[in-house]
Amino acid sequence: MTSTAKARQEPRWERRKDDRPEQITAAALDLFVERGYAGTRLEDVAERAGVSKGTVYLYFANKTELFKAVVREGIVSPLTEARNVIDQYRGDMFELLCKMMREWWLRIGATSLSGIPKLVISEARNFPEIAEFYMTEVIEPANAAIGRLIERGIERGEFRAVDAVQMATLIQAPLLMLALWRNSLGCCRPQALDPAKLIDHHIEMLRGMLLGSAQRR
Amino acid sequence: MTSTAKARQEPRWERRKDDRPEQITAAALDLFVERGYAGTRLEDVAERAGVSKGTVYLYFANKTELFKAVVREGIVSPLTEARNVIDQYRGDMFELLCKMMREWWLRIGATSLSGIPKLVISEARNFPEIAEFYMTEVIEPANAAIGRLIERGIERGEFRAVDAVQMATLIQAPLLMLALWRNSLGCCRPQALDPAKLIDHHIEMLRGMLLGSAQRR
Amino acid sequence: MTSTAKARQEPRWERRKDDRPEQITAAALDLFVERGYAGTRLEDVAERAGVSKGTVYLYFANKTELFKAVVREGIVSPLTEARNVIDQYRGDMFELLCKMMREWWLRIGATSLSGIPKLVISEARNFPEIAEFYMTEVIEPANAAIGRLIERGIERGEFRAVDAVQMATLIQAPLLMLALWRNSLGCCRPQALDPAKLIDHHIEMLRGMLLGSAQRR
Amino acid sequence: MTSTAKARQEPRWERRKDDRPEQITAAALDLFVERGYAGTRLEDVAERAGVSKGTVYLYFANKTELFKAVVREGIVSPLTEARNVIDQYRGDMFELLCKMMREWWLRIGATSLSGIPKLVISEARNFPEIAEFYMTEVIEPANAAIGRLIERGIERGEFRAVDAVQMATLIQAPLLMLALWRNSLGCCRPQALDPAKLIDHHIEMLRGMLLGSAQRR
DNA sequence: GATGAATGAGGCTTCATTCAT
DNA sequence: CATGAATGAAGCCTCATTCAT
Repeated sequence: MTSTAKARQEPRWERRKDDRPEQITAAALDLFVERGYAGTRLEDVAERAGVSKGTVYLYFANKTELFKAVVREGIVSPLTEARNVIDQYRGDMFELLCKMMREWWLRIGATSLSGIPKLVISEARNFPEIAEFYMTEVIEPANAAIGRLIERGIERGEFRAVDAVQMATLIQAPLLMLALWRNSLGCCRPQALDPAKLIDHHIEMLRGMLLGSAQRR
Repeated sequence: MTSTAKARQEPRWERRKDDRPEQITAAALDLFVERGYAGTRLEDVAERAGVSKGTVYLYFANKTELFKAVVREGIVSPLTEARNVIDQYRGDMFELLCKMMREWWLRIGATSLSGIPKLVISEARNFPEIAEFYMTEVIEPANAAIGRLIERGIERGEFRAVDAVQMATLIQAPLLMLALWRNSLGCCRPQALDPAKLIDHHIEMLRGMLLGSAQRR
Repeated sequence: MTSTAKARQEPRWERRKDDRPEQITAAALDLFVERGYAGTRLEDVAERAGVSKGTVYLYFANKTELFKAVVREGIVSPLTEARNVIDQYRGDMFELLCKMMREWWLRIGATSLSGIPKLVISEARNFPEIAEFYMTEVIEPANAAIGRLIERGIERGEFRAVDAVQMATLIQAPLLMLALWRNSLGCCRPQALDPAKLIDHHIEMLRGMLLGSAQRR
Repeated sequence: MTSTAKARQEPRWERRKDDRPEQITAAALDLFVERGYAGTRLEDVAERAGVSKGTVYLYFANKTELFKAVVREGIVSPLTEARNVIDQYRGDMFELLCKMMREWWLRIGATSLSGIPKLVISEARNFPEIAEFYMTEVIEPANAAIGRLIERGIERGEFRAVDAVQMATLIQAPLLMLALWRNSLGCCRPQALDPAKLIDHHIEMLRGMLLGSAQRR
């Protein structure tokens, strides 16, 4: 609680404004994922962030705004990064696809960020604004990026002429499943799903679909 | 809870007595799916069921028990039915798989029953009892049934020697995605996902994986 | 407090719906007058009305609506009654004026209803809706009624040709003062103002103004 | 914000130290009048005074003390000044009375000081200390001064033998009404009351009462 | 002196649950 | 059986007050 204050007495490089908002949204993400929106008490968020109840209101107008901030913040950076990678990549598209799916697991699926999809799915009806935002800022860009990846593969003669829209969705389905699993039923059977194995098999299936029989090893 | 038992003592058919519990769970399912557990007021459930607030407590000890009843009831009948079909089926396994997936969409995915997975995912953490129940009574039986279907396909030389466990999961992922979509983000872009088309493509992909290149049409 | 419950066990004449709303607004009037709007806790209102905190919300959407109801209710009956008296009266107008001022003291000024003007004055800025309502429903009708009284007096040759608008205001000023006094500073010097005496002198002054020197006794 | 400081560097008589307390009480008077005691946030007072929230506590122990200071300060100077005028005046008393009432309107009634009576009336019950102070320091001295004015008029044969106590009250009532009007309902019907006209009529009425029929022009 | 970030007590409001009728 | 008025625990939010800088 007061440890942050002490840490700052020292010197020189100054920890700046303490990044209070980030501390709070980080704490809130954990609790929202764990207990849902309604089940999360702002007092608990504050406690986990190491601040008092009132401090939360210094940075977020109310619970709803905190919730929106959590979703936005958890999404912005990973998303833009991934789009850049796809658009700048030149080379074997299937390899890129595999790499990105495995990377996704390491950087999102296996982290607390995997809780965001659950959060959005759970609360979309109660927060149309969040749903709209997530559609526009996450789902549609992600679909578009994966769609471009596939079409690029088709253009360069690497992929068969599949329906890019449907494939983009099918590519994401098992990943979404893993993310949801980790943050819901996975709690009571942690070993029942093996993410690495599942992604491997998913890749094999995609290979068959995208590359055709000729290229199957 | 025990009142249902009594109501059935008498004659064969006779549905009598208004089926109050079913009316209530039906209303509750809609609202729980729409607003989440915490966001659903018992008063609204009562109103939608056409009864008074007090009546809900005549049949369900409290909100938690009502929630459990909703999940259990929404699951029981479709589940047992499906297992029977699979176990008794003799013939082309891929055909059965396709038929069941399409059937699933018609009988579950496109109905309000599709809200149950969302419900369970959203509230699993808050209701470990529900999570455990759903794992034991739904997920594991479903996985096992699909696993058997696959293994039967392998045994009869129809399918390639795939990992039945991973495949069972991969088969379900897009279906789960459709169910969740309908009950969350789908509200703000109803046309963005075409269930029939997606299932068609999913089937094509599975065909490639399970039957091998030789049998692709 | 619990006596209401006990009182109902008995018999016969049945207290009906218990008039909960009236009990609550009566309690609220006392407390709003005593402590102001913000200083009044709904819990105290509930306690004084002999109900629980939640019950208040059964009848009033929120504190603001309760406040409005208090003002409206405290005003409605006395107002309409007085207007009828004035409009139907035939005879000596000065006598009517005196009678009404003395009556006002007995029926309003000396009762808890005298708290309403203070309330409205204190909170007019925070509740423009109340201010508007009070202007339209109380101040303007009262001014109009008194204005008619004066003009009737002039027409029948009883009063001198005074400005009815200004006179209406001047007639009310000392009465308002008495009402405010009772509900503010009067608390710390209860005897400093003698209402009956003040009204008597006010009447003498009005007599001089309205009737002219000829009729002064 | 800092411009005030700069503007004062120059001149002769030096207003010293910024007069922070006065700036703060001036800001507080406006807000207390507008929103009432409870409705006024110290943060807003600070902002309007051009200082930080913490600075208010440098000069006033707490909100209550600030409130008391506002009332005291708004009252002290005008009051003592008026008493001196009355006590030193020699000449036509009715003329003095008229002049003072008209002066009162210009220097108090038409300024933000007119908010103080409303403030005191609104909060007297919550601040007995203020009520007591106001009674002792304002009401009683004012009544006494006006009482002396009247008695002096009687002694010099100018006024009829009226009851000085009642008359002092009656003289003030319309003025109080004007002050309250400006700070409450006047907000929603600014033109409904004409202060100058009302005071003129009030003076005519007082003339009749005090001077008797013989001297009416 | 001055600041403004941080605190936490306190009040409004909701809603699951009870119970007299 | 059924009702719905009543309850009160619990959570969101405000804002007077403090204090490290």
